[in-house]
Amino acid sequence: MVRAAPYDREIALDAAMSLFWDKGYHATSLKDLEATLHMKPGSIYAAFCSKENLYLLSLEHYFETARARLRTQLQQASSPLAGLGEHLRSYARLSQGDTARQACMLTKSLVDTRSTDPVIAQKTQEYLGQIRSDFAATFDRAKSLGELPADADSNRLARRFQANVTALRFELHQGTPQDEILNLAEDMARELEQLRI
Amino acid sequence: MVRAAPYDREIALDAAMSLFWDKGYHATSLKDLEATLHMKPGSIYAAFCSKENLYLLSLEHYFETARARLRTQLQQASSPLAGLGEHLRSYARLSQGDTARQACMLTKSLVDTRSTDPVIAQKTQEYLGQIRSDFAATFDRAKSLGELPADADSNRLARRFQANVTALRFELHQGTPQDEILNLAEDMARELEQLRI
DNA sequence: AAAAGCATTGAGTGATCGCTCAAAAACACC
DNA sequence: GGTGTTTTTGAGCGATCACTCAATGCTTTT
Repeated sequence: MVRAAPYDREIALDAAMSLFWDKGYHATSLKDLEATLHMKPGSIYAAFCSKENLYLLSLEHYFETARARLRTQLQQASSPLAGLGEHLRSYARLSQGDTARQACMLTKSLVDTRSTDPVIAQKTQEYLGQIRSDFAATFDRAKSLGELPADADSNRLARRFQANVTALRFELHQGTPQDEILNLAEDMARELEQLRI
Repeated sequence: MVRAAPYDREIALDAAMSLFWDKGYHATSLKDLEATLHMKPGSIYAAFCSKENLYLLSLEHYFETARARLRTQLQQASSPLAGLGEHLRSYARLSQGDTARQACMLTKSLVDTRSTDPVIAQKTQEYLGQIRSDFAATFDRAKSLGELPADADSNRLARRFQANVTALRFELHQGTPQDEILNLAEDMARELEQLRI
């Protein structure tokens, strides 16, 4: 083909994301990527420049997908707080299959690269911050709709909420039994709903 | 010396723990360990058999230390719930120095090795479970002292509490500003204290 | 069908990985 | 000081790391 179909690139990026998400940056080798992407080293470097760059692209792909999913969930909910509660419970309903890919990739990424790869670490923090500001905006909407007291601190609530999501997804990653996950999500969601006026 | 002083071994193990905690299992090389432990490869292998084994020993050392610290904290508190609250707040007071070593090493370890090193992953989960059962025992004591309702679910509370600790320490790892950390710890501690009869 | 223009190939690069072992050094006992 | 035992040493092992590039397709244009 004279020009790589963007379609193929998206497929490859999605596969790379899955692999990196599963194994982490350091534990993923070029050999692994060759096998997963069905590409020879030369092609990989022609398309993505370096392992680090491919990781950054995978991370961006993850972020865009995750944020889109979140926004859809929030839009379809009957209210801002209901949407956030549903977001929590939706994690608890995940199949217990590929546990290693059920923790947030951003969380895993930061843990993996915090003291070895500043470029990746910084981008990761940026994405985490953007998601948190989506949460904060949702709490703001809840306030303006009268679902929360007018003096509620949206940023503080967003930080707390994100912490809960992180922890819940870490439990999924750990392989905690489903009934305990459901309890945990329920505790978190109830805490959230008790903020309601 | 005819027999290595156990003292030296403890020093080395502590240094290895710090390094692994900071960089993670995969990103730490033998070269790094040689420099940190001030030992040549031969000596390292004579003393610790393999990188994996050294990591397992470091992890055990971390676990023992962390559990001892926790138990002391709980014993010195005026009540079980007060002890758990103090435990949360003590993390928030940590200096914001070496952020990469402020997430729980067990958390980082599981993320790092979940899908690449089953032996390490399993040990890690075992340690996390033991700490959780310490939490559960503390909630049990709170019940028998009348600090909690008799029908409170200690295991469920322990799971929830551990999730909070994990999330709080991940925020520290992220480098979240101290005032936001203090707010987060306060939210968690207050939630805990609202369980009181 | 020939030529031109790209994308793909995979053997091979030097560097680094975890790890070994024969030799040297440091000790204890006499 | 000599002898035997134990520990430390570090050059170097094969394997694998991330990565390169001359050669080889394949497609389009002429």
